Formats: sequence, C-alpha cells, structure tokens
Amino acid sequence: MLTHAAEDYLKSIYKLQEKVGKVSTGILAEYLNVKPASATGMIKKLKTMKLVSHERYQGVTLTDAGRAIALEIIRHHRLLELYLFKALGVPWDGVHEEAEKLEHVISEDVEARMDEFLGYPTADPHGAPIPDKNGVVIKTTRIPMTDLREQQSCVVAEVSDTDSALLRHLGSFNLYPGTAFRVVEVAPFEGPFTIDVAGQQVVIGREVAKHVFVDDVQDPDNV
Amino acid sequence: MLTHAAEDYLKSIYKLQEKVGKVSTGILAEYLNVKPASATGMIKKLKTMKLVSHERYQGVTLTDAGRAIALEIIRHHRLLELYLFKALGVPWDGVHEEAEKLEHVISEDVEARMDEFLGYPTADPHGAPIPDKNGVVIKTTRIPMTDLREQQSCVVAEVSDTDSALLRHLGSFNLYPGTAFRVVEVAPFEGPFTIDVAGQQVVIGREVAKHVFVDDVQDPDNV
DNA sequence: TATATAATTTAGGTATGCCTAAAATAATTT
DNA sequence: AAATTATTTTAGGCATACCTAAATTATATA
Repeated sequence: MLTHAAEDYLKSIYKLQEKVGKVSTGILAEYLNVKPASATGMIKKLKTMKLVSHERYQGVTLTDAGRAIALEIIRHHRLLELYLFKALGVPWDGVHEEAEKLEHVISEDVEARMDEFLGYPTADPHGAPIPDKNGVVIKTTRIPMTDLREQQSCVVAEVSDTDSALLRHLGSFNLYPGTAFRVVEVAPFEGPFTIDVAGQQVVIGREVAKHVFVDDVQDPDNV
Repeated sequence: MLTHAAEDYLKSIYKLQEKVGKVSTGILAEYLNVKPASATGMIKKLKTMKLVSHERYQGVTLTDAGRAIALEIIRHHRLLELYLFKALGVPWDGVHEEAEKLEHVISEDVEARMDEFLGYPTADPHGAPIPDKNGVVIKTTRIPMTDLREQQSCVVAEVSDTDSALLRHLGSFNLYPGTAFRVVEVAPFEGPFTIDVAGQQVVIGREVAKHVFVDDVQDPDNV
C-alpha cells in the first residue's frame, strides 16, 4: 500500500498533467504547498515504484500503473463528495475538505456500497466526472465561462471545488452544475460578466468566471 | 491535533483502564501490537501533553483531558460502526475494521449528521455503548455468559467486536445484541454451554462464551 | 557568447513512531 | 537476604516526509 502523501502526489500529477502535459517539479510543489526539494524526493520514490516517468530537469508524467492509482483516488474523492452531499446533507462547499481526508482510508467495499446507494453516478456535486471502477473517465467538452460572448446561452457543467468561499458565492446565485444562464453583457477591458439566471440578473467577476465551466453553448436565436 | 497513533494509545489506555485500573506498559504494548519500548516512548509524549499520569514502573492512567479525547475517539468509532451497518449495509463482522481507520479522520460535522440520521443511538452493532457528545457513557451491568447457570434466561447485551470470525460465528446462531436465550445445560469441567435460542438448541464453547455479555438474567420460574 | 536569473537537485537536518539491544528496576523464589 | 526472573526504561537505529541552504543545470538577457 502507498502512503497518503504518495497518493496525493499521484493525484496531483494526474490533475496537472491534464492541463500542462509534463509536470514540472515547481508546479507540483506549489500545487501541494510543499517545497520543490520535497517534491523531488517524492518523485524519486515514485519512480523507483515505476508509478511515474522522470528525467532530471524534464518534469514528471504518470506511468499506466501510476495513472490507474491516481484515478482510483480521484474516484474515491468524488464518490465521497457526492455521498456526503446527498446522503448526509453536507453543504457543497464543505465536501471537498472532508473527502480529502476520507479518500485515503475508505475501503473498496464501502465505496461500492456508496456507489450503489447513489445509483452509479458520473459526476460529483461540482460537476467533475467520477471515473468508473476501471478508471474510465467520461470525456467532456467544457469551456471556461470567460470564453462566452454576449447573448450566448449555456449550462453550468463544472466549478472548481477547492475554494469553499467561492463555492458559497456561486451557491448564492444558484450557479450549480445543471443551471442554465444567458450572458447579458460582457464589460470591456476584462470586465465582469452580467448574466441572466432564471430571470435574475447577476454580475460575475472575471476571477470567479475563470472557475466556472460551461456546456451546451447556444448562440442567440434571433441572429 | 493529535496524531492517529496518539489517539489509538489514548483509546487503548481507556479500554484497558476500565478492566484493570492502572495500565502497565507491557499490557498496553501487547494490546497495540507494539513493543514495550515503543509504548514507553508514547507514554512520555502523552505525559508532556498532560493527557496521562505516569510514574516510572507504575503504569499509566488517563487525565480528565486524556479521557475526554479517548471518549471522543470511541464515540467516533461506535457511531461509524452503526452508520456503516445501518446506512450502507456493511456486515457486522466488517464494521470494526472500517471504523478503525475512519475514526481518526471523520469531522465533528459529519459525525453529528450521522448521529442525527441514526436517531441519536446509544449502542453500536455489537452492543457497546456510544458515549454522547459530552463524553457521558451509559453505565451498564453486563455479565459474561460464562457466569450463567443452567436454566437461567437472559438477553445478549454485547459481544467483542475485534474478532471478525467470532462475529460471523455468533451471527450464524443469531446471537446479536437483543437476542434472548435460555441456558439448557452447562457441561462439567469447563465444558461448553448448550442454549436455547428461539427454540433452537445451540452449543457454545467456553472460549466463545467469554466474549458474550448478557443482561436481564432471570432464574427459572418453576423454582 | 558570456552572464545573470530561474528552476531543480543534492546535502544535511527535524519530527514522528516504530524497532532491537542493553541497562535499570521491581518482583519472586530460594 | 541473595539470586533469579520479569518488567520497564534508556540508548541508538530505521523509514517517512517534510524542511532549509547550497550546488547544479537550464533558460533568458545583454
């Protein structure tokens, strides 16, 4: 069995790799709130276990074995988030922190029971896809809200799960995954977005919009 | 926050103290599957935190602060066991092992939600009392099954939770907490107990009977 | 191309929590 | 009371996973 720290490194490498391909030591260290020297140490350890590929100064990538473990941990995390949300009513801005601790200790048996209780779900409360038991993740085509233009309509697909204050903010506007909205106005010079959510006008700043990803983008009917 | 190991020590000291008063280093080490030298080390650490009282060669006892933490961990453990059993259908011989890992990471918030879901229960699936939020444990008068005499009737109050094979064995006879039975025969020379459970005759060996505790002992009506 | 800057790795240190072996203390037997 | 046995503590090591500081390597700038 891997240590919790090793599991966290694999999970983080997976997530960063999705964004940037090869993951540099510095990026990884920053993501994990750890010094680069510490990351180097763990990368070496993971390399001897053949869970990552790494050449000095060249960044890390997961091996197939490493990715399988990373996906398993991510599955634990997201199923736990959804379970806490649906079965125990933990607010959506609190589930990430809880799941972060539980993901390392939950058994496959308990996980399977939660999965069954939830009806084999495919997304967590923030809209992130839940890998299936074999590590298969549903591919999605989500774009950041900042790419939207005026008058386009769309549906919230996913929001970042790490910042609990941000989640409370979004919740106050009902901006949950599945919520539809239309862009009313995009203020110039990197200004905020004014959107229409169920008839209510809401102003969303750039920084917030960067963390909201949308789906089903439709141009206005009357063009 | 305490380390998981420190929490386990406090919990173990509490349980052993219930049985033997002052807890010797050796007994504690054996209970935790650790060498006496390691126990000495942790005892010293807990002493500096004022969670235990200890004089060299004289055994440990918990301070009020230490007991409060021990009871909190025990509450976590037993609520988790019951939750896993009732909400997720984990078999009663598996819940102990799961709870052993989860008890150290579950938050007070999630615990409170499970408590509510379960209707503020007072006993876990093995009949062990669940301390309340303030660390108050319901006092019980339970006697080991080995103290029973022929023809006495009683109700199973509690069984040891650590040996999963034993639990499966008891389960096969329906000997769960709450189950009533009558002693039909006690074989001489430390022999087995023959009991009547819901009309079925069952033979229970001494070693098993030592781990079953009963309540509501009644002498036969026709005396 | 040489130099300055930035990123990464190496080297050495800390804390936790376990271990074994040896020393000290306590309890039991003769 | 002395000697043997058992228990407990001390001393010194190991692995994990973090840290800081210094050395190395790579990249950007003059």
